[in-house]
Amino acid sequence: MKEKNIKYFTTGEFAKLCKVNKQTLFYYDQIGLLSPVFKNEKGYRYYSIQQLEFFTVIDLLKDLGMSLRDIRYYVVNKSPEKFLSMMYQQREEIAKQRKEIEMKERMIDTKIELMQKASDLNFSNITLEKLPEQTFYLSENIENITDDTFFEVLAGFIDELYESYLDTGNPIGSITKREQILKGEFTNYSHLYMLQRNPKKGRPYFKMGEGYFLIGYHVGAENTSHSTYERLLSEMERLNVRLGDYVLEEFIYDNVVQNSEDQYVIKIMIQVHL
Amino acid sequence: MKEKNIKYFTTGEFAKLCKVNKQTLFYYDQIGLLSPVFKNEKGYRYYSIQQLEFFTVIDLLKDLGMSLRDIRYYVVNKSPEKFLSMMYQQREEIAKQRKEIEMKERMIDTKIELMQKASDLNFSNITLEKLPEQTFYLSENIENITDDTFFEVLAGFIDELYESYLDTGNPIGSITKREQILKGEFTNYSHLYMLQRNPKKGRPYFKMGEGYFLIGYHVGAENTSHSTYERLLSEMERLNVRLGDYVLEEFIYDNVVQNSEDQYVIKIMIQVHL
DNA sequence: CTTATGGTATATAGTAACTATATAGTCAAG
DNA sequence: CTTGACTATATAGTTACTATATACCATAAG
Repeated sequence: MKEKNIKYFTTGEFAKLCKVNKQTLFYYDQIGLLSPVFKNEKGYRYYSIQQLEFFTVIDLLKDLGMSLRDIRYYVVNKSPEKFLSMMYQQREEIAKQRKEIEMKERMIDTKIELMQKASDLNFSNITLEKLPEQTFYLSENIENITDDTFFEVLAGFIDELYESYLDTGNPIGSITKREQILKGEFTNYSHLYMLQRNPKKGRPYFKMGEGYFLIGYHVGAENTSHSTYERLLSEMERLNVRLGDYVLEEFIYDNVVQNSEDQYVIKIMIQVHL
Repeated sequence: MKEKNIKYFTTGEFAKLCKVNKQTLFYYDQIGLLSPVFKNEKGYRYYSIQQLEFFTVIDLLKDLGMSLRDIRYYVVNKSPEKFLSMMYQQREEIAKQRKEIEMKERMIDTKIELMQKASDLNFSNITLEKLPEQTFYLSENIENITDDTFFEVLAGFIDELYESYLDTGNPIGSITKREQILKGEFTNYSHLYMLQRNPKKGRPYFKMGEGYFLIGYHVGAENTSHSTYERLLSEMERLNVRLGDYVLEEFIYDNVVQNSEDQYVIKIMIQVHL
């Protein structure tokens, strides 16, 4: 069976070329996915260089999420036409995967940036800062909402973040309106949001115009934030500034980086007019 | 334990938000990777919205190739500093993955293009064509090589293709030099190559200058290509053209798309001077 | 010519990360 | 007070490897 001028590889060699464990090749032979071009009288397997290209295709399809069973289904029925139509399908799949990975890369960059900034903060300071215009991707209204509806809204919000690759890695924040703050209902949020640094065109975003914000940090569990709100409100009186339309809340340290609830840190940004 | 103003999710709801099977959450709870913020007296699990961000991070790390065991190791020892240093590591990992996926996307595009072109070909035609300059990534010399050395050369060639993201999805071709053709040793190849459409700067490529090639197709197993070479050589005589320096061989249909060896198609391109 | 070494083979068991199934308890609506 | 949709645990099954045990084979050195 072996022809002169054609080089063959043993299982070990072929495994190295494919960059997989030798056992994997035994397994692929066993399930009829990729068998050597021939076996000698001692049962030794011999693979050809063409089979390396074949392995590359199998590996590609596997990475794209096809099961070995489905790949084998192609393998036993293969033809140039079937290969072409499979490639058309996989082109869409891989474009999706590329977009996801690009989003994840942006997410990681954002998280690094956020963590670096956070480490420079003094959480007991209250500051008055002028913030530039910010673009938010917003959820539907969640004021006075029931638990069931909140779930629906959140599910829709998350779906959209995911489907449209809008997850920037920034924390999910919440907006409270002036009227709720005046009533002392600091956690009766009106919307969830996620900051969009480079907003895509043609989407309904919420733009928070540039302006002054009184910024403070609540250290401790979310349900104890009341005390920090009181502290911020009295600071507003001291500075003689008036409450604006919105208050923003974002987790700086949550259970992603802290195990104990009383080490959580929430950033509270109160829009004010001088 | 449940606080007013804070919404909690049941396992089913939380699973939907995370876009995973409910069983997966039971499993994560069991292995201590992600447990609900509390369980009620009936054993019902309740998750918070912060845990959704946490799940997103777990999922990200998992996609980047970390095992659940390693992720849990971080989870029990978490801190802002450890999170930051982990993100730094993962930034490199994800950049690598992005490059790989970009390469795979190019590979798929190439394969679609090749298959479309192939379906328009008449494999019994012999044509004389002027080809533009082509850039090849070349292996080391493989003339008169031993099997062992061939493996080494091929392994190095494949490694470089992979490491430098040079796999374009084109077939691995082989070059034969004029002198071997004159001796009738049509398969004593001098190099392996892969066509580079958009060659990266600063790499040692081989450029095949523009010029005329006599192009024919061998249908059948690789080791029967001799007959087609003879046919091409006599066509050269008929056309009164002289043999150039190189002959190129590429598989058009190999075992990726055909099960039977005698349906393989090899494209043979003989450089000629008019 | 034996032996060391490094390769090959099969058979079988173990692993990671789910995933499905069986059985039973809980809850809210009609 | 029953029905249907949920919750729970326990256990078994699945996919795609991966490791281990045992035996055979090939070449090279002493």
